[in-house]
Amino acid sequence: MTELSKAYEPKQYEDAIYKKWEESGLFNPDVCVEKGVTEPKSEHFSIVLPPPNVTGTLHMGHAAMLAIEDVMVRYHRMKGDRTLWVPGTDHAAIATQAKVEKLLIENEGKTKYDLGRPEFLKRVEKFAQESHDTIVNQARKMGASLDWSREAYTLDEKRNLAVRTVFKKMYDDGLIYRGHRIVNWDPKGQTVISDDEIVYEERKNKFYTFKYGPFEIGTARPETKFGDKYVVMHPDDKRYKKWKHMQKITVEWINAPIEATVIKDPMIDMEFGTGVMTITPWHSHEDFALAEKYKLDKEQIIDKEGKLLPIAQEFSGMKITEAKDKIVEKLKTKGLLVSVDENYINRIATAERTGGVVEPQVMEQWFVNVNKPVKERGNKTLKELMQDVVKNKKIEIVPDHFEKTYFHWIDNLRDWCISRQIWFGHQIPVWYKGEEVYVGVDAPAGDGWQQDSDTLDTWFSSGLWTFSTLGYPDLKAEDLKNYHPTSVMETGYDILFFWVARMILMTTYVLGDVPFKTVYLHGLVRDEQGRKMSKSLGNVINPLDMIAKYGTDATRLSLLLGNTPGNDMKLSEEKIAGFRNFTNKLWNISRFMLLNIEEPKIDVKEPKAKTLADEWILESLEIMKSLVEGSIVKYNFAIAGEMLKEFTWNHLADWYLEIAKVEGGKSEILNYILNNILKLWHPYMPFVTESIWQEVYGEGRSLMVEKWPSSVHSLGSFGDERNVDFLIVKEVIEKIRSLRAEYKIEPAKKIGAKINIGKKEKVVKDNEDIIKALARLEKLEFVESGAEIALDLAGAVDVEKEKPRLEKEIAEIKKYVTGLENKVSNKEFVDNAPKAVVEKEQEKLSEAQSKLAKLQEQLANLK
RNA sequence: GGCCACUUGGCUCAGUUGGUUAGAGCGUUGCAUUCACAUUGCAAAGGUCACUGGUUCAAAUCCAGUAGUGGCUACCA
Repeated sequence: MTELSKAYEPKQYEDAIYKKWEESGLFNPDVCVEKGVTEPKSEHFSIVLPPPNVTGTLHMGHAAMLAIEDVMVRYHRMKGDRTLWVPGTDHAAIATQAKVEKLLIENEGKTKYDLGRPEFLKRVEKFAQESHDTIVNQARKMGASLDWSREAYTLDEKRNLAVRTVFKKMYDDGLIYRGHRIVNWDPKGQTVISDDEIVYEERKNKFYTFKYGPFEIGTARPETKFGDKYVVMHPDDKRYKKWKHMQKITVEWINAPIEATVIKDPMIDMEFGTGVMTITPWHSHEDFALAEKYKLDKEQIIDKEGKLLPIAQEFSGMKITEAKDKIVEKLKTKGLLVSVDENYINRIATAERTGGVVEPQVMEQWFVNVNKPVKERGNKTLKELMQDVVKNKKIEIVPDHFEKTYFHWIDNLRDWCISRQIWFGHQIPVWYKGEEVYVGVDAPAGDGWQQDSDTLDTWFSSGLWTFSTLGYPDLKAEDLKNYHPTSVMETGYDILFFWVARMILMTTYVLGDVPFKTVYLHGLVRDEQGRKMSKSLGNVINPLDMIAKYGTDATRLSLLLGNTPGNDMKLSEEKIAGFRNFTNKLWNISRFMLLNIEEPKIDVKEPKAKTLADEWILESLEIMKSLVEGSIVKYNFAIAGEMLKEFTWNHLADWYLEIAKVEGGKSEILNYILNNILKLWHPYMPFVTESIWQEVYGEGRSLMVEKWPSSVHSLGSFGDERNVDFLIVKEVIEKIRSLRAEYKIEPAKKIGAKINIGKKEKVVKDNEDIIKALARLEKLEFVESGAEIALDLAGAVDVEKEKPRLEKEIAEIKKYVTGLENKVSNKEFVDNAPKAVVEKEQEKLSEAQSKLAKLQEQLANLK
């Protein structure tokens, strides 16, 4: 029999174990069937990994994601399900391109234009490849049991085919259209971005009031005001009653008098400013909407670089930032400036990836129409399809309050602009020749066709992820049939809109099915002060560092326990260190058990209990098993882990193993318990459990594919009488230990004790040896009067110390008894509460009363 | 402005459908080290469950309101 080393050294085992798992092929469900560890007809369980961006390395958030998903996957695999977890990475178009552009400037002082499109793309691909390699290595370090044979990339050929196929389908269905619409232009990134890629920043801004003919108008953006020839007010505003809708007036303005048109529309807030504003349809979403409504002219004022166009005359060519003050100055000189509010705070739209200030522009772009009925899908619009599957519970969101957020987002959803003016990404599958436009999966035949130079929003390809990874567009693909819809989508709540919603949109439309049955949303991993982890704050905890220092299992536990669905969690190195201690504890528990197991065996049935302690531990194990499994299937991974930990550390290590030292002869029970806890812990701590398993049971069988030990009892079928008996033994020991500590008796010193336990005397007598050993007694006497438990001390009890201690205890219990007496004598309580509750209360009262009597007797004896 | 979540001992959090004297870990205090583990064990101190009101025999738990914190969202130019 091999003996385990004194402390667990993760480094000695982890890489080798992972390599073995991977080489065995058992991460692949097909291999599991081939090798007979999974029945071919068993249920399918599938997760598609949210693909990390190839912009760098994995952070703790990714680590948490991998840990949570791996728990589910390993549980289901052991459960016997055909379990598939598909890995992959995301090209993250804008983010990756922006990162490479930044590096190019920093390292070589060059822009992408210096390199040209083909050369620049080579650089991006090289960078993406390196990031990819780092990421998959990190995922392996985390112990993630991903089926690498199915690895995918959002920009590889298969995914590109899926993208082109879906684009064509949507175009044919009239869901994708090209049009001049107002979009979010990022002058810094030189591309259009979607509404979701905007980050709003609150900034202090000057708010001006200008004279505009007979009106006073307010604005924070005088630089856009050149073309303002519409003045808008609320139709019910009495102050402006005399002006009629569409009435024309001539007003003096920045460069010359202009003919302005009065528009009356209820969108105007009468309370704000003067209740009058002018509009700039080309550079404001709201103004654009108004202009569409009344068929107003739209004029471009600002170009794509953020410079003023010739319409600004003397300001033409100036950056809007520098022109602003000059324009105000000019209006002031002309006597048109009324007032300036210096403390106005407004929200500036900035591009998430580049930080550029977004300038709305009217441009010709490609859009997905979210409000057009789709014939093939019962004339439902994409919006309706997205709403329906969540409303009718085909998709369950955990935690469920995110459903509200989801619906709210859909309600406010506008057509989705999918074209981007960046180089890295899926090129739009559209070709032009003169006036002709061709949309197809493949390029059109013949010469002279030019492909659209734009690329697709990265979320277009991510939206297909659950099915593009499983064989689409081949609708007969085995994987698509077997593993779609996927069982669970586990991801961060911060990408509910970006991604989860878009997968639902794409899948309900393309396949007429849901992409997943359950969405489990995790929170963000923050530092110990609750701040986001960021390089600039220097508070980033790197998963690889923690793995090197404390081991993967400890790192995983720190991310799994104390982490509840939808809530952010705080992580500190101390927490990880704490779980390293537990990992080592499990190791040492196994080490001790191994020393007491005659012949380690797998596939053992529950052994017969010989003593009360045996019964107690076996029953505790069963109860724990059924609670743990119940929690896992309900996505309460933290609770399941905590119950396991409680059992392992408190029940097993602190009590049962100590008792085993006294009672002896526990080989079979220990073997059975070890078998069980290694399996139960495996999804949480795959490395240490597999290491122990192979040390103990040999290397022939991998714990990873052992059968999950479900409880043979259903919950609630446990009789608790014997369990309670053991708790009495435990209480006696605890009480004696407590008294010893209070009397400051040396721990090693053996003393005598007297016990007055009434009808439970037999239980205590049967377990006398245990009590003597664990409480360090040389003699235990049973008496019929006096204190419940009293210690024989060498000298007399120190009355001075003992009296106040007893008095305090009596006072406390008196309070408790009084409370119970009031409760039990309360007629309303007795009448209304369930019988069982009333009986329980009465029982508690009589117990407390007898305890009180004993204490009082003890106090009297002292005097 | 709207919506959502959160508020429990010094810190991090449990507390499942209302029913023992509200639990755990870390930290703190005291004691212990040839016996699986000091990456340990034993014992202890520490909480008016944010506040106010309501429902109920019974509220940390349900309802309403208030305050604070965090987040999402919106067309106040």
